[in-house]
Amino acid sequence: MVSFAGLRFDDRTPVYQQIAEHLKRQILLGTVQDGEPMPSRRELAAQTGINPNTAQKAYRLMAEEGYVRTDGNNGSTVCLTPALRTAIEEELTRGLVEQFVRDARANRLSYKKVISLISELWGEE
Amino acid sequence: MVSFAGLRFDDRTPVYQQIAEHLKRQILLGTVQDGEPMPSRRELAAQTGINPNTAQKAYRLMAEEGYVRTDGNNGSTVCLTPALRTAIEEELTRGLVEQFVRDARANRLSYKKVISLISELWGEE
Amino acid sequence: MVSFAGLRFDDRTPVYQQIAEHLKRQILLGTVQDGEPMPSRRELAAQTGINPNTAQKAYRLMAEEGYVRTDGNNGSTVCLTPALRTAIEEELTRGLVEQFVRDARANRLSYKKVISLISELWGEE
Amino acid sequence: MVSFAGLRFDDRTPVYQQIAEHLKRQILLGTVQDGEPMPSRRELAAQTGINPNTAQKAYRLMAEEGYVRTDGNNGSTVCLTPALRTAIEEELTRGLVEQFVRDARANRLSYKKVISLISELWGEE
DNA sequence: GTGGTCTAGACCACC
DNA sequence: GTGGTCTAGACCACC
Repeated sequence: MVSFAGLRFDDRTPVYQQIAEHLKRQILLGTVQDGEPMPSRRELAAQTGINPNTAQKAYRLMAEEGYVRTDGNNGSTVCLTPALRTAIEEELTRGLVEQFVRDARANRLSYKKVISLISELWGEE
Repeated sequence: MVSFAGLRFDDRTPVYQQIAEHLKRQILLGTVQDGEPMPSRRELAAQTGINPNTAQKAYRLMAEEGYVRTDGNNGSTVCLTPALRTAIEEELTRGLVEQFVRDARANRLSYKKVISLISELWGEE
Repeated sequence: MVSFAGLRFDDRTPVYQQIAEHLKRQILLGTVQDGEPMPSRRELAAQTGINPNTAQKAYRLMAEEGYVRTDGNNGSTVCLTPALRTAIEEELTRGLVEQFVRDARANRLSYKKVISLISELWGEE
Repeated sequence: MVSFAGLRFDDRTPVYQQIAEHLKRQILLGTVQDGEPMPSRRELAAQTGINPNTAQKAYRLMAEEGYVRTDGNNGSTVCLTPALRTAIEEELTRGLVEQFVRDARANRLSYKKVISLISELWGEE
């Protein structure tokens, strides 16, 4: 059973998006596997303290994006294909990097220094 | 006159550090020049809604780091040398990049993809 | 015993007509056979929640149309001949098709597409 | 300005779907053109008596289906391409015909009679 | 004003 | 219990 217990929200992004992002991160980390059952809307709402309607919106988004499937009245499960995993990885990477590049440029950091620092700080691959 | 009006704080970092960081960002962006007058402690507190004691602490930090000098009873001014500018730039860059590398590794992003995406997104230098 | 229990009414057509139509549909489906006893007026009213007067009106209509016969004090029975069955089928078919053609034309559907889609969707005869 | 005033809902289909369907019908009838402004969420809610949240849901659906585009804070407009028109026509036709075929089969109508009746009733193309 | 998000709570069908 | 729909009403940023 996928758990969202203890998930903290920031108020810059819609909560339903943050839920989807949290699940996507768990997927990439391997914490969540294909076929794993999702909590019910009510359960998710209880775990996170959000309104069941917001939970419903999150499920709708996740279903639209394809990695959660709702099975009639039998609850929802995570539903992954290799292509989906790759797409999620691409998206997450791009999101993080876009934000970083935006911040870096806004602060007029030098491209060269940034790249050299990343290499220095990254550690062993 | 340097202004901190409208500055928003996040709650992950002490407020007095955020004030110093804001000033450092302004310095790097060229918005703030050497010799420019700083607001008084009271003025800073009024502009940002923080406690005068916190303002005092921020001034102490900025003075210790060398880019703000208090002139007896004549208020404080920004005080910059090329070496200080470089140091500030180094620090800011390192801070941003460290955070980014931490996030990227926590999400198991691939180093190669990250570098190639940064190059793609950075745009013209 | 013919049953009307659970029958749901829409509010576009008089209820007594809907009762007759329901019986006719049951006849065509073979659920209701010649000679089968009908519920009493009161029984029909109780099964469907309608007013006994409306039940009476439905019986009058069904008797006029010929497929229900009232037997003195012995209640009513369904009363069918091959010709009646055909007439009922004609009427039901015509009703359904008329409504469909009206809708189709109101929405400017193309005759050709409609026919081809019906053939496609009808399945094995 | 597209209007939904006076639109009546049946309770078999979600209201937000009925709104989208109404718009699609208007598009096929030529009553609604590409680029035409849509009412605001609040306006739609007022015209039809539905809750602004349901109006929002309808807009989201229509945007997802591609024939309504929301333009920042400047309201929404109908947005049509020939391909979209065709898709809408296909969908509406198929929906109506599917329902009809389902009813016809449920009532054991004869395919031959149905086709001949449609031809008879359709009138001039 | 505009679109968008969220909570609170009711109600529905299906099991 | 499950998913899904809807109303009522607040609040947000952007203009």
